[in-house]
Amino acid sequence: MSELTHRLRGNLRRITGPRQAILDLLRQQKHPLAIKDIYELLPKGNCDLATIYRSMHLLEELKLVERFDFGDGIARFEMKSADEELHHHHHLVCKKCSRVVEIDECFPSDLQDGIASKNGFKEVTHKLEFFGTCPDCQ
Amino acid sequence: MSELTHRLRGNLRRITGPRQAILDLLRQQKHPLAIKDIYELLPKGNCDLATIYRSMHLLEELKLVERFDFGDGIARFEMKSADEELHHHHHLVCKKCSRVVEIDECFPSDLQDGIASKNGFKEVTHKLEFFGTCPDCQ
DNA sequence: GTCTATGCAAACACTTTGCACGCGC
DNA sequence: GCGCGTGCAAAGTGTTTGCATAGAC
Repeated sequence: MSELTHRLRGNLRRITGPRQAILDLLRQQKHPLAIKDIYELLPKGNCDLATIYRSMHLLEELKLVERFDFGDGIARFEMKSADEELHHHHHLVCKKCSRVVEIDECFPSDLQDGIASKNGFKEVTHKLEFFGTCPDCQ
Repeated sequence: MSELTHRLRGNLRRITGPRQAILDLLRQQKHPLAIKDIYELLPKGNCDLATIYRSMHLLEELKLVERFDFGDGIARFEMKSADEELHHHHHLVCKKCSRVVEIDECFPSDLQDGIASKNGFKEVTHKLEFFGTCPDCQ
């Protein structure tokens, strides 16, 4: 909460009901939520879809949430902890039931650094998600 | 060409002008093409957008092309070589000019196998793309 | 001739935007 | 009270689908 206050104030933005509600909701989640999920989980009719889209852009910019893409054209969001390094992670998604498991393994940074320098790129990041068939769906 | 013929016939599908034209076009490309790119590069008005979408689904199913997702909500496609293992690769995309570089490095398979078995998942694959700032845009 | 593939247009799903009003500060 | 944020509705964008016709075999 104070983190929200701090980052919003620091950017001359306002602390509003919808923004707090969205962050409160995300804070309770262990897995990424799609915009529609957020819309449906919020107290009914309490927040317009457009407002959620706008809020997610803002929160993403302020690095309070992170956007994930599971290849189905639907943006999903997760809270970002204060310690970004610690929190950086990927997902393993079931191709059949869409169940999500958090994955701590990451692309080796020495390999990534090599890719960056070999091609002359700077500030290289990666998007990495795993897909498979979960135990229940096999 | 014979590969196309073979896979189409083997699946009781027909060899048509648009399908050949799309594959011919993709074969000349070094980087993934978006549907709109394909539409614009094909001899003008020679093929409907809907046909391209349908063709890409078919070709993807027949494993003649591979779909990539650079996180901008636009599907991109690349020819798949006969030797899939050899051809499997990822991309490094410039965040500013969208320039694309092919990357041979891949997520270590032993790590991936560990992730699969640790979580009880089968047939695990991954989607991995790199983003950064290219030399020209720095 | 049969049955798939195509073109066209309409429908979809997700997301963005314009505008007047409401509300945080 | 000023100016950002919201709700509502309309518009955008990428993609899919229904249907009659064209074309591969």
